[in-house]
Amino acid sequence: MDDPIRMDDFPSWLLGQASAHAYRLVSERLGTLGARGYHFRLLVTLAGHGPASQATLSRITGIHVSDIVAALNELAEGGHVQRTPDPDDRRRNVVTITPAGRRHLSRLNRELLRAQEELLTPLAPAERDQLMSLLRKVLEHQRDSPPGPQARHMDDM
Amino acid sequence: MDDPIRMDDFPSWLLGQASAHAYRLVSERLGTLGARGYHFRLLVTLAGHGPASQATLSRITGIHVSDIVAALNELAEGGHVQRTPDPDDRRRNVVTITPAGRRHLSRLNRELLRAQEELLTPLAPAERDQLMSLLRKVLEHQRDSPPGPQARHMDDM
DNA sequence: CTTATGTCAGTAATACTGACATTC
DNA sequence: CGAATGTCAGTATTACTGACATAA
Repeated sequence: MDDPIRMDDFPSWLLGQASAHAYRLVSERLGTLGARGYHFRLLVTLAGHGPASQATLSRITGIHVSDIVAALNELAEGGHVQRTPDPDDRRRNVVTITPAGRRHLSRLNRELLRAQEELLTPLAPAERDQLMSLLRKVLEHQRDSPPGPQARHMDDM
Repeated sequence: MDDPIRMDDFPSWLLGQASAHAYRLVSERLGTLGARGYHFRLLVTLAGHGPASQATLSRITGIHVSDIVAALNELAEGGHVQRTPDPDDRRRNVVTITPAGRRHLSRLNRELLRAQEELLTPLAPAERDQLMSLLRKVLEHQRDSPPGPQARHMDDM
């Protein structure tokens, strides 16, 4: 008579399911504009921080240097960033967001805000604040322990 | 003067970060016992539902048939499940959880409960209930729209 | 013939590892 | 020399696709 175990009783499972749901909404929206998460994060960083080397971008975003290269290749192809050699340190590229990149970022942001709306439809404004605050609490505690490798998956259980 | 965009303001981003954190905690624990998420989900299903064919397991868990095969291979190697041909339908395997499988499930469950505790440390009991209830609300709404393909990633943004 | 089942090989996406040449 | 930077090739993990043989 062991009471049966239910996945829905595990907070980590609910988090994983909700996160997967959010991911679907978000990546659909980004996909319609030919973008993915890395693109948005890099554009946000470049717009907020200003021109930066690829190593700096990696440190700020937490995205692996190796993946920065690939994502910037794609952004540069679309004319959304520009890579120019740094005259002061010839190892470095100075990466700059272009005007087209800012417009792209603005469009992506608009799509993402719609995805958030869709995600939080069932929650009242006060509940949305509650959820954000609870998630932030959980994440603050995390920063104490060593972050370790990042996960690449969401069905947390 | 565009107010800078911050990732932390996106609920989907917070969800993704929290989910990634939960995943790390959970998969560390499962890893110490040589298991991963699919193993736990399959064992839970077999213990709760009773013996089942692989196709049935796939339908219940949502895990792809193809991945069911691989996960069951691993579970069978450890002696945690048994595959026997179904005499009534010779296409089917009847998959049964073994006594050793039940003990394994029990150990995994214990580890996972510890991981939940670790995850929710910063939250008071009432807050934990709030979080679960908010996540369930978000997920209920999801069941209305077509689930679509599952995500394989967590940095939701 | 059509469908369901189980199996296998291979792919997409994300995160990561290791190696390398260049420059500091 | 050692360390940082950018690049590339390759790997692990999860989720999925397509093909196939067998049996209903």
